[in-house]
Amino acid sequence: MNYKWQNMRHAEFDRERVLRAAMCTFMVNGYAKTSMQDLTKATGLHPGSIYCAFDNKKGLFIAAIEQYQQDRTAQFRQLFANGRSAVDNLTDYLAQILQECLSCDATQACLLTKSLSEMGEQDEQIKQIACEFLQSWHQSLAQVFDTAKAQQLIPQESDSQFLAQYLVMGIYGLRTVAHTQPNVEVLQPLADKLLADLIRH
Amino acid sequence: MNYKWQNMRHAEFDRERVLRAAMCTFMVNGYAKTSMQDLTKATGLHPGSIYCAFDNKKGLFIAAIEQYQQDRTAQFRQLFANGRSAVDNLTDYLAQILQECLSCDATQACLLTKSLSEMGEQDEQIKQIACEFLQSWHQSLAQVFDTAKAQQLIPQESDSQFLAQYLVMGIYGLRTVAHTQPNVEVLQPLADKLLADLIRH
DNA sequence: AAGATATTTGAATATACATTCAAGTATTTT
DNA sequence: AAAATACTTGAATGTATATTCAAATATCTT
Repeated sequence: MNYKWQNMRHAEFDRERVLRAAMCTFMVNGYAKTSMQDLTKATGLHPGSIYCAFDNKKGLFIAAIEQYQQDRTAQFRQLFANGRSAVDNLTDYLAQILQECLSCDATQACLLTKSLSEMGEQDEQIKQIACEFLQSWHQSLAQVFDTAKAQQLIPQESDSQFLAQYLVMGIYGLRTVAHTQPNVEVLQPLADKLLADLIRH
Repeated sequence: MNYKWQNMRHAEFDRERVLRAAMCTFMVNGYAKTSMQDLTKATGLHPGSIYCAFDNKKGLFIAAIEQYQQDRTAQFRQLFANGRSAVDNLTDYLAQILQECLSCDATQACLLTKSLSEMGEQDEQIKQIACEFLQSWHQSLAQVFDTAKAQQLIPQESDSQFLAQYLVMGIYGLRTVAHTQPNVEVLQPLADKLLADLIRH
């Protein structure tokens, strides 16, 4: 039987810091190309500690994905939880995503779609987790369009679910274009048209 | 010095068949998770033959990507090289992509974007090849919009480059949505709106 | 057909990797 | 402060992997 921490003494490391470090490493290298050595270096944890805290490499990966989702959700809530116009909020949201795309950081890509693309075909568990989180993002966006409807910014007969799905599609696409063309001149007009096509009357 | 074939005797294997087999394997597993054993099984070639013909795993991968690009280009030309309306052709093209998305086949994803996502950050050569091929696809689509303009199907002041880029973005997005929602009910309306937003006057 | 040249084969090699575990260190309990 | 308990450490383990290469086989040349 494996040795396991009993969590009686306080945690010796900052779980969120460790998970964000692992998250970045996975984002840069992908899952398969990230070695345990990369992870011990990035997190500062020794192999034994990682195995105690997260079972194995995949366990750490799943925990990192969950942290990613949590961080993203918090960021989303902060941007949308206010009394402003839903359309203004969407504009800011797209501008924020665009900034990320332009940063040319490896962390610009969405860890969920990246993981889905890399492992979705082989690992059902990862696929389900990623799909669930992406679905909940879609639902959050649908709520924003509901708000826009309530604020009479888009027609009452608009289908919030559909508009949200279209926006999700656009953001996926924008992020992929950013891989080949990380320029404002290319991405800004795309984002502008995307928003215009969403709120057109 | 490595032993190398001298290509004096005729090729003992069908290069295209081998490359397509490798292509599929890479599409299903990704580059890192595809082992040489997977490749020998898929191609029917022995390790030595692969190393003679393609230098190493990465050499085979690049050759497979090039074959993918060639196959896609041929398919594209076949669909668009006719006297029909550019908009009708685009409609058929999107319908064809949608069919691929619905097939739930691992090969539905674009090998170029998938490779860019997996390796672009670490391997400059792969990144350049993928970007170049995706760029040439973008140019081909821009030509289609030029044709549409000449056929007076879209306004004369339309920016073909931009419309093509927007379509590229949409197709990237559509393919990613298909990973989580491979249903006609979801994808068809998205594709329909994408086309409508492109040819709107 | 014999000799020369080229290709095919797959076991052997070396390396990189995920995981384990026993020894070492810290904290808590008595 | 001594004993007991819990965590930390990183070298050791076994496995998987990319690549090589010498022997075996096929084709070509004379």
